Amino acid sequence: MKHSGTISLDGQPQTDLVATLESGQTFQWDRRDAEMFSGQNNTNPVFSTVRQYNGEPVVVFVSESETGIRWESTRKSGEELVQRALRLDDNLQTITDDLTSKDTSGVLIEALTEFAGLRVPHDPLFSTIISFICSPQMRVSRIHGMVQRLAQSYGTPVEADEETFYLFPTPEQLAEATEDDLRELKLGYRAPYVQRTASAIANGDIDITNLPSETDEIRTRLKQCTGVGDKVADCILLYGAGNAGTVPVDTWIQTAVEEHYPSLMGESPRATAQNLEELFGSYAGYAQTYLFHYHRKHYGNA
DNA sequence: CCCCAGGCACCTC
DNA sequence: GAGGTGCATGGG
Repeated sequence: MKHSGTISLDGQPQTDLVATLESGQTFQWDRRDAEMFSGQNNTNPVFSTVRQYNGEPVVVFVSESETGIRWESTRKSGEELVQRALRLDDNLQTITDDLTSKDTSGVLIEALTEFAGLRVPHDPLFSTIISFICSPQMRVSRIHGMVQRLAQSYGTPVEADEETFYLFPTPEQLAEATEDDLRELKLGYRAPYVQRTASAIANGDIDITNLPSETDEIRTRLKQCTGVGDKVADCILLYGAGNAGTVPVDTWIQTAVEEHYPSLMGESPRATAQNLEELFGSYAGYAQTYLFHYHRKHYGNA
C-alpha cells in the first residue's frame, strides 16, 4: 500500500473496530490477517474495504493503534475516506457525555461505559440499501456473506498488492441479476426485493442521488424500494445517509425500551423511534447503536 | 426435530 | 390502517 498514516483521536476513547465493524451496522468491511498490515508490529485486527471515492476506486485497511487509527490505502484520499466512513469528525467523548446526561434509566450509561469506543459507521447509500434489504430475519454474519457474494458476483474487481477486491455493484450492475441468480447466492426470499429495488434505481424510477432534505421525506423515498419498511429505512438513514439522529427500532430495541424506558413505548415501532429521537437528540442514533449492542451481547447469542 | 434470526409484502376486513 | 400469515436459509 502506497499511502499510510495514523489519525489521532485525542481525548476520545480508543476506537473499538471489532464492535464497530462486525456488529451489524455495516457489512462492507472484511477482517483480515493482522500480518497483512505492513510497517509495524500490529496484533490488532485489521479490516479492509474498497469503494468509489471522488470518482475512483480506493482500497483501505484500518487497524486500532494506541494513538488513534492506523490506515493504509492505494490512494492518498484513503485518509479522508476513513475519516468519513468511521465518522471520525464526531467527537465520541462529547457524544458520550451528552447521551449520559440525557439517559433516564441508567442502562444507556452502562452500555456507553462497557462499550466505550464503539462508533457509528457511514457507508455508501446504495450498498446500504441492499444490505439492509437482506437483513430482516437474518443473522449478522449471514448478511455479511450475502453482501460479499453480491460484490464478488456483480461488482467491479480492483487489483491492489496482487490481491483482488470487489467494489459493491452499481445499481446498473446489480440490475443485471435475475431473481434466480440472486437465489443462487442464497438471498432466499429477499432475492426478488433486491432485484426489484436494483432495477427501480437503475432505470430511474427511484432517485437516490438527489434526496430530499427532510428526514421524513427521505424515509418516504427509501420506502419506495421493495423490501424497505420503517425499520430498514431508518437503518439506511443512519448508516447509509449519515443521519445520526435516526433510531431504527428492531426487536432488540423494542425489548430494551419495554424494560428500561416504558414511558417511551409508542403505538408503533416508528412512534417509539420518534420518542427516542426526541429524548436523545441529534446523536440518538449513537444511543440506539449502544443499546442494540449492549442487549445483543448480554441477552442474545452474539 | 424444533426454534429463531436487526421485518416485510401481501392479503383480508 | 389494523391485523394475520408466509417467507429462505443455516446454526443452535
